[in-house]
Amino acid sequence: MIPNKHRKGSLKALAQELDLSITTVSRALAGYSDVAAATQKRVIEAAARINYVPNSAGKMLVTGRSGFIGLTLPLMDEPFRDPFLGDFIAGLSESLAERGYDLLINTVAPSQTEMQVLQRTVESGRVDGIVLTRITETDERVDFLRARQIPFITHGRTLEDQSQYSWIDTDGEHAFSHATQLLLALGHRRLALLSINEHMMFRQVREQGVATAIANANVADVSLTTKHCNRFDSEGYLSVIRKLLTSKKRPTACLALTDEIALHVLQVASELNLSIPEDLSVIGFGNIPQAAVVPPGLTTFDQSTRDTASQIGEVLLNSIGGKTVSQQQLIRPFLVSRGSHAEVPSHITSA
Amino acid sequence: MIPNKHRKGSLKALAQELDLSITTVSRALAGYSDVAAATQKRVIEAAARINYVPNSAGKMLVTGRSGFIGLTLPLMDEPFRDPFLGDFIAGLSESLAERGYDLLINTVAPSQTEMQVLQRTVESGRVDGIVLTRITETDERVDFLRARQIPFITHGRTLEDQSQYSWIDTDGEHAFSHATQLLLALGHRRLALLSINEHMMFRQVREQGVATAIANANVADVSLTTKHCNRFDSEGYLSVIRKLLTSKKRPTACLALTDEIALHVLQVASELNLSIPEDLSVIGFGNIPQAAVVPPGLTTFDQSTRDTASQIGEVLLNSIGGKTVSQQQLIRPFLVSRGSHAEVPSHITSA
DNA sequence: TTACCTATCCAAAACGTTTCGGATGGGTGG
DNA sequence: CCACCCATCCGAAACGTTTTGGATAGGTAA
Repeated sequence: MIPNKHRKGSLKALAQELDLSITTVSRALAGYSDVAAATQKRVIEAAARINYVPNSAGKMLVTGRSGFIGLTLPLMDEPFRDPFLGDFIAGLSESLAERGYDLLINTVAPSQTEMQVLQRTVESGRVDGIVLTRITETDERVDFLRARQIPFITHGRTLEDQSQYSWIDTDGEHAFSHATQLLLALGHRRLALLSINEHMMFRQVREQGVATAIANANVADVSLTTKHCNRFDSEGYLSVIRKLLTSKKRPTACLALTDEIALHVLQVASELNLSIPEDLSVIGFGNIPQAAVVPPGLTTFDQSTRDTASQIGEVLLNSIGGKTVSQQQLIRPFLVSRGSHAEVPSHITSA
Repeated sequence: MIPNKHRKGSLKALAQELDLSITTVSRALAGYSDVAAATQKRVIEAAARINYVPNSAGKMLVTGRSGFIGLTLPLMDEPFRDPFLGDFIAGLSESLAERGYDLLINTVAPSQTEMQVLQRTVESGRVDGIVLTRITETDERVDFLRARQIPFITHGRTLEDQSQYSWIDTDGEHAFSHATQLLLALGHRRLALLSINEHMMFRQVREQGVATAIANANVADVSLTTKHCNRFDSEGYLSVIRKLLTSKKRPTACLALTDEIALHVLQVASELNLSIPEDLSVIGFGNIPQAAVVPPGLTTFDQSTRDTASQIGEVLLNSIGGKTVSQQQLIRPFLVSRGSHAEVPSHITSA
């Protein structure tokens, strides 16, 4: 037994024990054809016995690949929960695992900006690709990554250059168009749309869906009231909704940009003794867990976050694996029809 | 201008441009005292101009530290959502970011076991520490990490050796003891406990809390029915609960090991036209989002996952930073009192 | 002047891996 | 017997960083 002066489990130690060169051991494990079958067997068995795992840094340094995909968590100043974060990470991580990749998550610390974190992550070579979420209409992160030629994919999309990079997005336009058509078909003519005041693409797209549906509908006298509030300010929403629902010509149906907002509508309706869906129809978006249990059940759209994230991982990994064509995908959320929408009350239609 | 034959942004390139050695540049950036103040300034400025970021692999290789903390996601065969995963990751990642660490997440692929993934992660040197969740009563992962002397911390704890490693756990015993006392004080004497059939420590501990409270209470005639079901089988729970609530001597109060189970109770109660809390008190645990909106509001315990995860990160990082004393912490969840519990109905007490 | 000290800098080794470009030796065809 | 080929193996370079152990030059004390 030659005394082992090296880290247990290093290639060098393995080579020493087997009386082979590091090169041969490495190539044997990699399955190259220029090592004898018998030798390969010997090496593989020894590696298994020693529980050899190649050192990450060494491999990374020479190959230039880390086997990591980066995801920067949106910074949340407010104690705001993203109800889909867990699903997103689970789905993403799953699809990465199938191809031997791991997920590297970083949050931006209070002392730094998201761009700094992104740059550090990319420039340090610690990731082979990047997943971007919460895309704004013009997103500097997209420009940065495009310039650096780093493989990346976004969940959501920017306003422009949409064919220049890979993205996967939920078809919010279709969903809201669908919801609007549904409400119109049920006889609703006074609609309200509760939106957000950020420059997010998903807002743009969902509002567009409503507008398109109304424009294409063959009905007259449709009125649409749109309100924009701060997504993280519940009180703001509640007061706006109160005003809306106590106005003389209050809407008979509310479209909410997100389920969270829809819950606020239900809350105010309950305060005001308006019964859902008899007095007011409500449709949300997202299918958060609350939607299923809040009475009378919130009609909404399910965006199957986990599957989407899983696909995001796949597309990104494909783009790393050589073929660098950008790829876009619009995923259509499906309507989850519950109790919060119905025909417009008859006394309203006649009024 | 000397042509730069090296990767843009490498130390070598910087040294070349500044007409200094790699050593000096490295030491200047690291703030060593053996480099002239003027030189240091020059180096730092050049680094900022070039946007120099040290290569992760190079540093890792020589220092032996990666700056990563590993977290292996529980594998979920079933399409089961962990409602707290997002919060946990957000909190953990946040506290890591403050100290310059990133979070490395891996899922176990269908072809491998969790132990294999853990071993590969540890042995490859890609993490400086490990966070373990979903601890079972005797958890081989804990044994493995202890043997390897890898810094780690668990969310939850094993049955034994609790003083031998660091853990942070929710004080489920206290919570369930508290809940039981509360119900007893409200006059309830026929209690039911809906539990799970896995060998998780949190089950053990929470059941213990109920038992202790009953034993210490100065009341006679307390009866406790405990049911164990498969946590991922909703139908199983529903049928057990149906049977329970239609039995002649049905309980007047239900303790549910988790909020998900409590929701099932509420659902069955609604089916059977039992009104909550008049006919039946229900107390859950976890404070999942649904608890706030399901009528009449689920009384439960909030375990502030995000803060807990944040502390987990801190403790782990401290243990990496030299002082290796193990540290344990029990975090007491607080009661969120909503509408699902009340005094025992008078016609029952008299019966 | 000489010996020593200090401030400032640097060459080279080391970390563990992959890979390029041979080296070695036995067998084959002429 | 010679030239060549093939199968098998290996030395050494390279990746980018940190760190050890000096080297150099100028100043200071004797």
